[in-house]
Amino acid sequence: MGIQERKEREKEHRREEILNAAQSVFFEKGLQTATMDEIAVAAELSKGTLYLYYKSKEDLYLGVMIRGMEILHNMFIEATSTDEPTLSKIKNLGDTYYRYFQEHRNFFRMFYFFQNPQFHTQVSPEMMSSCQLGNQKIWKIVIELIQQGINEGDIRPDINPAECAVILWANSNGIMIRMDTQQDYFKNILGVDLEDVMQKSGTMLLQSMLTDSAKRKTPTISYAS
Amino acid sequence: MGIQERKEREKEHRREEILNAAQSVFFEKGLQTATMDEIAVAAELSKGTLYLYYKSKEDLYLGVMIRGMEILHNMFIEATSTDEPTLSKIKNLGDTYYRYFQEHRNFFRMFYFFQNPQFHTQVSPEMMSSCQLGNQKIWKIVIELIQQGINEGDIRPDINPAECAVILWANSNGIMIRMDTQQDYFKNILGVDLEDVMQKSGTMLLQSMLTDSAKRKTPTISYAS
DNA sequence: GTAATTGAATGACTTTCAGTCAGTTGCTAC
DNA sequence: GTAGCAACTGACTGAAAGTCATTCAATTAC
Repeated sequence: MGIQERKEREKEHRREEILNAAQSVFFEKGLQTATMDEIAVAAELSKGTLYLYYKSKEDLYLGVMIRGMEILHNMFIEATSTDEPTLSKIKNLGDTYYRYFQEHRNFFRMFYFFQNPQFHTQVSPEMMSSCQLGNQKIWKIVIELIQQGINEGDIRPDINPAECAVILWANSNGIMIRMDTQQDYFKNILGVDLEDVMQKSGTMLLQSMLTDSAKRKTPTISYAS
Repeated sequence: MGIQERKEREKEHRREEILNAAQSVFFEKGLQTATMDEIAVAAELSKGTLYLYYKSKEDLYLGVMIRGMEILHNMFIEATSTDEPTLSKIKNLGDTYYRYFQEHRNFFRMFYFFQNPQFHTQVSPEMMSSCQLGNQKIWKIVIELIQQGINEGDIRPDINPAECAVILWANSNGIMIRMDTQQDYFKNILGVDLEDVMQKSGTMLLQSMLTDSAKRKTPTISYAS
């Protein structure tokens, strides 16, 4: 049925438009301060209609966050679709995540929400599993790339790629969180340039995961003896 | 004036009792779901009275969180008040933070809140600076201990102690966040024991910060070549 | 062409809850 | 005893999430 299909398309289109409105309101005001009435006005719809498309305000919030995940996913795909050596690609992923942090700060901040189980009270199971799926796709890229590094003999075979991914993520994410909220405090009071720190610690961690032969190929960088 | 002082004490006592009530309600329900009416019932006071002692629900929440910071601070003080060598003390700090995560999970989760700038809308400046002060005291312990390690020749002098502290924190905190929410996912789907990962990555990071003479003293541990 | 049916959209309404404030209570001072 | 003051109360207000009976337009049936 052509009409059926058209209606389906229109419905999908409406879902997207609601998400556009929600995105601009959430970015401007944050989850707490944004109201469904404001989003309804921005979407040029009544509030009731929003609830025909999304089960709750938090669902809508996660809907926007999933867009952010997709952007990161695409950036990761792109960063690893070159014909560089695997180790360079791994470094690219780190740089790409940092670029994401800089260029899509609002999305990066939304990831807090998903990490904090305290704020999942009103989330529908469907939206929840969408998020988990998006999350998984991103981990998969990193883990498979590390596995490739192991297969090619650049990364030590005694390393578990998933463990390695977690370590690299924990490090960069933790430092970026501090950058987001306390960059000036660290710079002025403690004399620490967090951007430097991230660079150094990332290199340091990566270095200690390399095989001896791979180490010989790469120049040693400060902090990573 | 004796009466003046007694009243001061009583006021302080009441503040503490309100905090007790708030703590039990927040631990049970979380920030979102807990209501001021519930806290008032738990404190055996009227809701209005709560607002004589704390400016907002979020202030009350941070008041409880500060208790959690004090507990961690005391544990850190204790962990570093031995006559062990400095390197052992640094390891103790790591172990202590992990023990805190296990034994005071509710407080650990509250720290999310403070890290996320999105939820600071209703916080009074006084409570905010209390939090920052508590935070600072904890950093101070770690940073000074690392400085001591440098002075004693065990940690490389080209390392900035604050940078080093950030790296160690970012790593352990990031992994603990995953442990809190996704431990089973990592164990079952990816075959990763996050407790292991934290142990290994902590050791790895620490190793790469040691001077050559200190490395000779310590046995090498897997992952940390 | 017109009536019946469907379902998308509406917005007034309900409920819940943070925060307020006019009024009460009871302690202290004189 | 009583004036004054500080602690306390809880009914009230306003805001905002979420609901639902009703409207309206598009589609289908005849």
